[in-house]
Amino acid sequence: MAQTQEQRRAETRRRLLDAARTVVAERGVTGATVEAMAAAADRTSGAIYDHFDGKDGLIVALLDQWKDAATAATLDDLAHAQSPTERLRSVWANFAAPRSEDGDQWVLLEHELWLYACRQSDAHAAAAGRYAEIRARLAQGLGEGMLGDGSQPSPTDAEAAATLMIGLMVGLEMQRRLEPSAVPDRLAVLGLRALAAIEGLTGEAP
Amino acid sequence: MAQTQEQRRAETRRRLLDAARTVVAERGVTGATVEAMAAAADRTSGAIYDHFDGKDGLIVALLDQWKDAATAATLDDLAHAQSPTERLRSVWANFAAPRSEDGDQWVLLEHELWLYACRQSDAHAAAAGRYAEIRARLAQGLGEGMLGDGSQPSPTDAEAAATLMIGLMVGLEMQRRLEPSAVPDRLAVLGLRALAAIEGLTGEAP
DNA sequence: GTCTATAGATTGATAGAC
DNA sequence: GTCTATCAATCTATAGAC
Repeated sequence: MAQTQEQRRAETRRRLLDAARTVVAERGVTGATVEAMAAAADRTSGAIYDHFDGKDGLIVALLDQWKDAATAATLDDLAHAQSPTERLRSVWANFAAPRSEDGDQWVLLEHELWLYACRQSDAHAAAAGRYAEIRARLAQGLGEGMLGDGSQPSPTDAEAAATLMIGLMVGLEMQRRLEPSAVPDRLAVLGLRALAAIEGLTGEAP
Repeated sequence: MAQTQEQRRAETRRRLLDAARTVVAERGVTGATVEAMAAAADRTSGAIYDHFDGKDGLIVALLDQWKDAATAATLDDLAHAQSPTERLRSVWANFAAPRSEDGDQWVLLEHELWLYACRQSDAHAAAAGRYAEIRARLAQGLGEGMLGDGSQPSPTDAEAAATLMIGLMVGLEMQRRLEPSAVPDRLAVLGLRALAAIEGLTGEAP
């Protein structure tokens, strides 16, 4: 079955993004050469200039994709869980290993793109948006009482608690990468539970 | 006042490390060229090869320095604080901005070196050691009841709580870099307090 | 112990064939 | 729309002057 030009173009774009994800995770943004990324996609460097107008364009596209992926992944199979603790376990599992194909490389990609966004002002918004997105999703779950102890926090409290939970997950993943035994899944879930249950986050100073 | 050869050598080494810290934070490990780092230290590339046997040697030395610095910085002015909350505020302040001269660049350096350590097996131990060191320090504070609500957690519980607290601080710093208003100091301290007060971390599963 | 000069290898990007 | 060929710039690392 022959492909149309449009299909082939779409496939090349997809392949380039997939390849870039892998190569950047392996060698870092600066270390990932145009040629290496093209080769990993079974294309040559010219394709990257045609589709993304060069290396920076490809990285920015990767960053956008990474931002959009956050939306889908955060609370995916949350509906299937029963208890709040069960749901927190699911949140952590989704965050700690969103997809098995990437193995443990996604963490490296996360930090590579974060660093890139910190330095490139035109990429800043996408990265900030990613975290804001996850935060909003998590806050929604907290607001509905799905993740906490049943009480209904105010919207601002839910946002604040979500910020803490995301922070905890990111930081635990970093430590786990260097020393897996230091961060068992159970510890992460207990930490999340404690943060989800905090009250008076946005009240007056203690 | 003339310097001895030894003094001059020591100064060059210090200058190279300082310069490397700045340049790596700015451009990343891969993006930091030997020449740029030498120039920032008012030396030329030859000095780096003499002192550190090349770029990788300099990065590893930087990583060791970074590891050792953790020991000193974590609980520095902790003794001066009064209440546990006051002490947590101090821990967060120390972690969030260990020294003002570095400005906000130290966070970038932290993640650059973490990524480097994840990829280079010979640097892995130093990075893991850094976090283990901070963890132990924090756990000690928790064990002595300085940071919690006064109760004395078991040593394993204290270690576990310290892991959570470090994770939270690292993850909050990442979010704050992209969106400062999302992570006020007060929120961080409240999160730390909640984690410091967790009980039964190493008991049986819930 | 540090510098200049330079070798040798790679890089991002472009031009033109197909 | 993708590939081959290639340029100019840049990088690490070395050799030798001082």
